[in-house]
Amino acid sequence: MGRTPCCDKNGLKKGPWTPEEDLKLTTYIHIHGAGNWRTLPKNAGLQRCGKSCRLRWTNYLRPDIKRGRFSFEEEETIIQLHSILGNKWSAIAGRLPGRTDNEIKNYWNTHIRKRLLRNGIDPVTHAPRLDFLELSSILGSTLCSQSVLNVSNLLGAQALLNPQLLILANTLMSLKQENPELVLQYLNQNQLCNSQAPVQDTSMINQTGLMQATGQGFSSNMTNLSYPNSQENLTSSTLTNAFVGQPNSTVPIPTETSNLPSLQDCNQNYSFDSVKSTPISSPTPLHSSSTYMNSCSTNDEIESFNSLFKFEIPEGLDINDFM
DNA sequence: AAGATCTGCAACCGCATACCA
DNA sequence: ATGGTATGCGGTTGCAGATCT
Repeated sequence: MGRTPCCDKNGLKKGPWTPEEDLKLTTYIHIHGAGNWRTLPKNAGLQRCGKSCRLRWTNYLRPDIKRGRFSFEEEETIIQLHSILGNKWSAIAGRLPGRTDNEIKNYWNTHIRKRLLRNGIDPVTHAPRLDFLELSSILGSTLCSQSVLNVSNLLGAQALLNPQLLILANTLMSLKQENPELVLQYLNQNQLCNSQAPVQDTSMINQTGLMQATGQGFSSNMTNLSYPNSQENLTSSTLTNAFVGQPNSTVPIPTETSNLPSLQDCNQNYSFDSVKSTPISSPTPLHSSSTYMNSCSTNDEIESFNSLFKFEIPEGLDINDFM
């Protein structure tokens, strides 16, 4: 019953392949073709197990293998596909002609993964590694101390991820430095302070409140996040534009509050029903391509950031193809 | 110059699934 | 239907070369 054993591992060679072994294997496969790895080593005169031969052929000797540095486009594709497929290296390799799963896996672990980590992105979930508190403290250092901001007025019960609100937070932070009075005016107009105590000092804007308004769900499930009005799917690219913007991540500073979006607009332009109940700790789905960040320390990182985020899921890419 | 440490990559290991008798 | 092997895949390891101290 069943098949005979693949190979007797006793006495078989392991470790790096010699040029002679490579030549034997290549010659044999050129004549007889690849396959039947169980008998191949014996027939080719190799003291290797079939598994080792298959690996050597598929990862190194195959003539259609493209060797050398990964191109920018290939790198983009890998990141893109990894955000969809996760560590399905063979599936990713299937979309990168001439590259092996092993090569892609190695490149991911040695290059891409490290860069994502350096840039504050979780390479597993493709979401920012910053949690609420960290992000809050970052904003807090900019926006200050007292708890005066009325969070419920900001978003009510739907205080979740909202690109416009992130932009607004960024804008307010920038604006606060440029024109504090304008910020006061805006906050009071939008009733973002306790009615009993209108904001009189921008140093009293509470970072946690603003974070809850702008950043809640930052690392949460973003599946099905869409623009309900335009029916446009929220791609990583649109997120990039929303969150990262230009390399310096600055938002044009308005000269009057009418140039700022109203919070009601921010609240109404996005649908969060699909994500609002998702806990922060829940795993991000593999097909979430949402990677974004709003600060960079060096030009190098800024550059890599831009390159990382400015991609579009190809139109022809169907998730069902990978399932 | 030499030793220590880091980095990149080829190869191996073990598991899951497909396949066969 | 079942038991066993072949194959494919992802994670891990080990080594050689590069870089740092």
